[in-house]
Order: sequence, then C-alpha cells, then structure tokens
Amino acid sequence: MAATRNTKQKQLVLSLLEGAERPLTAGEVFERAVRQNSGIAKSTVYRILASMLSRGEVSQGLLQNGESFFTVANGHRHLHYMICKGCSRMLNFPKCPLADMEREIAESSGFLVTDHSLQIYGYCEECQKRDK
Amino acid sequence: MAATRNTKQKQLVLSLLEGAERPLTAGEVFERAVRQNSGIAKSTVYRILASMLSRGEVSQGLLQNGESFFTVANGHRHLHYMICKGCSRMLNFPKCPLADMEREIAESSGFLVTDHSLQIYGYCEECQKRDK
DNA sequence: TTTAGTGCAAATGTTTTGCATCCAG
DNA sequence: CTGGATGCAAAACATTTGCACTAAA
Repeated sequence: MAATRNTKQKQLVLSLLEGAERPLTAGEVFERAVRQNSGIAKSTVYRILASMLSRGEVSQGLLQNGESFFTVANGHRHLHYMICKGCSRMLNFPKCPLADMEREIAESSGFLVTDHSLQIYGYCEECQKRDK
Repeated sequence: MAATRNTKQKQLVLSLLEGAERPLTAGEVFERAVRQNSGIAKSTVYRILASMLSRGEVSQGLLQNGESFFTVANGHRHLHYMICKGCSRMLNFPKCPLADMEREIAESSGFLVTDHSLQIYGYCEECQKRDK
C-alpha cells in the first residue's frame, strides 16, 4: 500500500468525522469544512474519503437515495443504523446480524465476503407519536 | 392510495422485471425496453419503478456506487444478494438475518421497522480462482 | 527536489422535474 | 371528457476526472 502524506485537509476531514454526532455524507463533510473557513475543495473531500475507505479508516453506508455516508471505523466493532423516514435521524443498531455468518457463507456457497451494507428503515418513537 | 392506470408501459416494465434472470437497474430496464422497440421514455421507467416501489410491487436494493436495482416482490419472501466485486454477478442470499428481528427491535428500542436494505459484497468462486 | 496531494472546472452518470400532449377509464 | 400517465428536454444531484499548481517529506 502506497505511503500517504499527512496533509491538513486529511486532518480536517478526520476531525470532522470524529466530532460528528452521526454519520456524515461527503457533502456534509464539505459543508462543515467550509464553515471552518478551510479552502478545501469538494473533490478533495471525495478523494480523501475514498482513500480512507480503501484503507479501512472509515466505514461507508448507503442512503435510500444512493448517497453514501461515512463514519470513522472504530476497531473491529462495526455499526449499522436505523434510519427514520420521518426525521432522517440515524440511530445505532449495534448488533450486526452478519457478524458470525461470513465464514458460514463462504463454506456453504463459496462466496468470499469482504463487507456488507445494511440499513434499517422505519420510524423513530417521536415520529410515530407525531404522525398518529 | 390513488388509483393507477394500466398502461402498456407499466405492463412492459413489469414483464421485463419478471423475465429478468437477475435484478435490474433502472437503466437496464430502459435498455431492454428500447430493444423491444417500445418508444418508452427513460423518465417513464423511473416514474413507474418509483410508483411500483411505493406500492410494494417491487423491491429495491443498492449497489455500492449508489445505483438502485429492482426485483418483482414475490409475496412475503424477500431476498438479498451477494454481489461480486469482480464480475458484478448477483447471487441469491435467501436467508434474511433480519426476518425475525423486527418485532424485537421495536420492543427494545421503540423504532418501528418498515423495511431494510442488505447487500453482501465480496468475490464469487470463479473470481477468487481467476485472481489468484 | 520530487511527487503525492490539492484546487478548480469540466465531465459523467443517475435520477428528477416542467410542461405540452396523450390515452385509459 | 378528464385527469393520471407519458415523451421529451432540461435540470438537479452526487461523484469523478484532467490538469496545472502546491506543499509534504
């Protein structure tokens, strides 16, 4: 794997993801970076996220509209999210139902699993009450 | 729910999905429709798929690049896919690990699950051999 | 100095939308 | 008839890419 330079753009993207209260899309990372008066380019945000993703430094998820969102990868523990269709809130879904299945899948089907994408959609408690 | 007219464009999209050997993206549905000399517009394909999706007549999945793919919803049984990063083949993954969890989730977190999106990425047997 | 990384703008590709027209009910 | 559905073209997005320039090592 090629060496990677420690630029202030990378530091910024990483600190924004670390300081975020929820996963962020590339566009949101860019917005927040702009608010901090960094002159970072949007394409740089995309390149940094892609690079971090291939290094396993961040995890990627998919929204129903096809947009990607990112979180800092915290060790081996990986999270999924319950995404509210009412308010777009993202709640942690810490128990990954595939955690122990990857070996089993390889043995029964021959398919080598490298990763997976799981999002759970529905309505959070507040939105259930409000729309009742 | 509003009434829906039975147009030949809808019949065509549905028959293409039913006759497909694998899930199709909107673009692929459009391609196949064009080959049959239907003068259907691409935007019509998108509108029909969106409408069928909201009626539960088709299921949607997400590719890693954000594109959506569709399959006819076959009753209550729903499938997920193992998607090969080498050859893009999509293999059935019939055992849904969330099948029995939705009620449990609602009880423990208050989140009402309506649906979910799960894709498994990796390499099929042939691609594992070829790239070895 | 060297070259990975960046900014900028243009290009890509998917999906959405406005609007005049069409046709299923 | 009449309003939902369609075709067409333009627009809206997220994301990627080419290229000259900048700055990390």
